[in-house]
Amino acid sequence: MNEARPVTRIQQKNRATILDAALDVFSQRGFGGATVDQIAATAGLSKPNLLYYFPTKETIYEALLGGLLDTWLDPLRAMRPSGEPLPEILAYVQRKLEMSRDFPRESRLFANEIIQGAPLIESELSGALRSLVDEKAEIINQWADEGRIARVNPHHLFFSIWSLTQHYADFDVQVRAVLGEGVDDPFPEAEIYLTTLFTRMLTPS
Amino acid sequence: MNEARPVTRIQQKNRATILDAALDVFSQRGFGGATVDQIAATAGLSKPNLLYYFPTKETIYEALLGGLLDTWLDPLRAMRPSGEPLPEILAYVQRKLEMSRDFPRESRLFANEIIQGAPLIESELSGALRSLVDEKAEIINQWADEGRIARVNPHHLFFSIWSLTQHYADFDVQVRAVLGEGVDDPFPEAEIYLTTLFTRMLTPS
DNA sequence: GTCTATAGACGGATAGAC
DNA sequence: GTCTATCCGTCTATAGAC
Repeated sequence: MNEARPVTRIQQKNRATILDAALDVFSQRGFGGATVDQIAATAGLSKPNLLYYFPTKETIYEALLGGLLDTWLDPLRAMRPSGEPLPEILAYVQRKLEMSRDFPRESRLFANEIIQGAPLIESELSGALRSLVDEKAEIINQWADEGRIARVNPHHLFFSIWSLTQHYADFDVQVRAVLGEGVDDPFPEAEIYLTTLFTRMLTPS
Repeated sequence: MNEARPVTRIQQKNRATILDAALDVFSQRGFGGATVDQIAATAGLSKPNLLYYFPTKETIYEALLGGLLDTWLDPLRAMRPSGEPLPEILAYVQRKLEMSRDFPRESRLFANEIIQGAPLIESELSGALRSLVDEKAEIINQWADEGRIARVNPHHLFFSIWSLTQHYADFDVQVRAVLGEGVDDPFPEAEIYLTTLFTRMLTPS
């Protein structure tokens, strides 16, 4: 019964512009602190026009968050039991750090959602996330069994990787304030530090 | 000219109740996402009565944040050059972890403020915080010079301590979701993991 | 000190012209 | 598809009775 409603180029472009603007605003003020007006202004659209593309403020937020966890976990999925243990883990750390450098707004959006109790994604956290982490934790334990890395609590190992890498996106302001004017890009230093940290943590004694 | 206006017991109690309620709300929703109504309801007061004690929403927020950074840094101030290097640092890690366990709301309030660009405390970050960290970084470098700990980037060492310990407060929901029902208190595990991590990072090779 | 009532601004969302 | 105008609910904050 429905006519074909092809998504025009202008529609796609506007939706993308809106989502980018919304990422700006939501990642900095959280869901409740953001206003549709701010998003519309950032996107260069009128408020009613924005609401023509996304019927409600919540729709925009959900569109951003949906799939973000998935993207966020891609580097972890890439960790293979067949590889060399330490390089596999260090590569994971590095990819996560690159994501913090290249997608800091996504990281902050996620942080905001978790800090506020993850009302929208808690089921995914205890579902898909937990399964994936349990699976990869098994690999860590296996490697420890084989004596190829030091034995560590695998879940807390992952917590520490997430925490340390995302810190450089989420707490960017503080990092730059503490390092001062002399350092205009903290990431090279961070990469060296984190590589050292996890190498010392995981090298068998 | 002014009469003495003694702060009555009931005033003190109400102010404390309000600040506690505000900490609940602000730490979970951020400044913009919080409403005075929610704070008043949590405190068990009417909105106008709450505004009798604090004239504006901002006043409450500032009262909470003011001094929080100071309290947060007390454990770092306690780090003494005269002590044994590794135990001094591990004691700092432990105190920070205890603060995350005992004052998670304060940690989240702080995290919210930083993520949102630290509009209220950026000057303190690049002032008092930076000075203190620079001073303590010198101690770390000194210890490394003397061969008593491994050489590490001292600023990033502090970043990693903050990041790892505060993670257990700020990302509590995620930590619990990943660990599952079997673990009802992540902190004992966290303490063991972090002690191991920093011991391996800092023990001279 | 605490309340009810309400002012006045701003929020999300809609109507309807073009 | 995009706009102006506007509805209506909620927000911060105040007035004024008790």
